[in-house]
Amino acid sequence: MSIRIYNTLTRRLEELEPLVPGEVSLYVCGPTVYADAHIGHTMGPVLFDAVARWLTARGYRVRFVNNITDIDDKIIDRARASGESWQAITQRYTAQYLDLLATLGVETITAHPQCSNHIDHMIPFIGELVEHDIAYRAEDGIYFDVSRHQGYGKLSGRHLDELQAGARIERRSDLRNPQDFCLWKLAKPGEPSWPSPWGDGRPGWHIECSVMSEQLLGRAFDIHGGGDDLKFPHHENEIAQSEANGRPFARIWMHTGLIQYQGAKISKSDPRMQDAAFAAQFMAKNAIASYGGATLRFLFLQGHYRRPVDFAPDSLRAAGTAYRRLQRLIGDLADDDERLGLDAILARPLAPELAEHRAAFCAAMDEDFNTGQAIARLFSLAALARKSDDQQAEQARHLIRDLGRCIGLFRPGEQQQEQHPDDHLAASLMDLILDLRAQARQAKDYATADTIRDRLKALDITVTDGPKGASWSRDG
RNA sequence: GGCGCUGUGGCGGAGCGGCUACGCAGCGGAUUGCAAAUCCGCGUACCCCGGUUCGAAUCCGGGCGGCGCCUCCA
Repeated sequence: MSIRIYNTLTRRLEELEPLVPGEVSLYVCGPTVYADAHIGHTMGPVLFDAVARWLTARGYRVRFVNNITDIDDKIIDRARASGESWQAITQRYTAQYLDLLATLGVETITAHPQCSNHIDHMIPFIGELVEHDIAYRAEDGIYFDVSRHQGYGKLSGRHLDELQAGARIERRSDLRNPQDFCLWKLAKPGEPSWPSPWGDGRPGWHIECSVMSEQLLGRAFDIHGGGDDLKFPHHENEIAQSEANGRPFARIWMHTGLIQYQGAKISKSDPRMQDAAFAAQFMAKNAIASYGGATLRFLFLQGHYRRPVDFAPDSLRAAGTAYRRLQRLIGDLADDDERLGLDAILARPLAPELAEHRAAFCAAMDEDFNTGQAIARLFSLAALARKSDDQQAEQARHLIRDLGRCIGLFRPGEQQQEQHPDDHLAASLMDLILDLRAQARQAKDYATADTIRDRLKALDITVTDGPKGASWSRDG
């Protein structure tokens, strides 16, 4: 068994050979916390959570770092506009972000370092660069001289001369190269700042990832991940800083596809985002409220992590329907919080057709984490479970649950969480309503029973009559 | 303009040299007080044009289209 990963840096599938046998170190860029998180912020963590879960299932110990950028011009602007302190803003949105990840079942992240806690590691890092004349003082801060790093552009396939030819970059007489980037930004009056040998100021955007990854994972680590839009300049600059400073840095780079809407990416600067109602549909909290965290997670995992995901209501609904069918099939097996390693799952003796799907699921995951193909096998197992005899059906149901859990599906309690969104009043009222309906049915007053069901349906609540009485669920 | 990705059935979305992907929707049937849920059955798709091959959605060349990055972004 070996795991192959598409390395953006080499543009090839490469076998995962961790620096430390049996351990995988993973760093994934997280959000800048100054506003409500959008679904794109949550997709990366979900995707990499599935990666981490799979590696864990495969027996690796995974260290997974996901940073929080809590110092940034936009945060400062926001604080100034609202009158709040920047800390109040970042604390609020950091808490929201972590809460969203929990709702989406992201459980594998081992550290969420915050930029503001690592300034004292950044200063010596920048100091080293200055010492070697790789970084220099410009008018408003310390800048990295990109010409001092030979491989600059290797990740994004760019050459400095081409970049220079582009007219997009503002020319500044105090910079050595137009694409030099800021490592330390000197503070203007009233801005939050930290002392440094070059004057009070704050770190530039890129430096935190180079420094915090080193702090938490070491100078060399296995995988660096992030959204495709970070490839340039963010990741390119991270590489430049770290390598120019004698760090080997990341071996494998993984980039995730981006959220799209009607075939195109929605950028922060998209004019439509000015419309509050338009922007609201991309807020993670709203998407979760409408469709549920598990459905959102399932949607992300149905495709391949490198491909963009079109965020359309129809896709969400289809994903919700499909996922609920699997949940129903598994039924109360999902209540059990049993989490098996792959060895245990593979050791279980099975009928050949079940074993074939099990093997295909694993092969799909081993080959660049093809969750979409893996999930297809779950549906094939579901079909078998429905037509097999009791014993084999039971095996298939267990297998669906256990394999699914290797990528974060079928988490214990997730159905309750979604069906009764921590509203005890709603749950009690539903009990009351269903009791009355059961009485009506007992009295063969089907007209009343149907009216109750139809009116609940209009509220997106589905009532299901079963042998043990009626149950209800909220439709995505 | 540069770099990269991509074009699959109504929709979403894998596959990337030969075998039903899969899901959603739809249609027919079974079951059901009616529904829901569940079950059974049904679609033979790969942008265009050349080429390679016994065989191509899958490889190569050309064309046309879409998307991303090159400014903020996960």
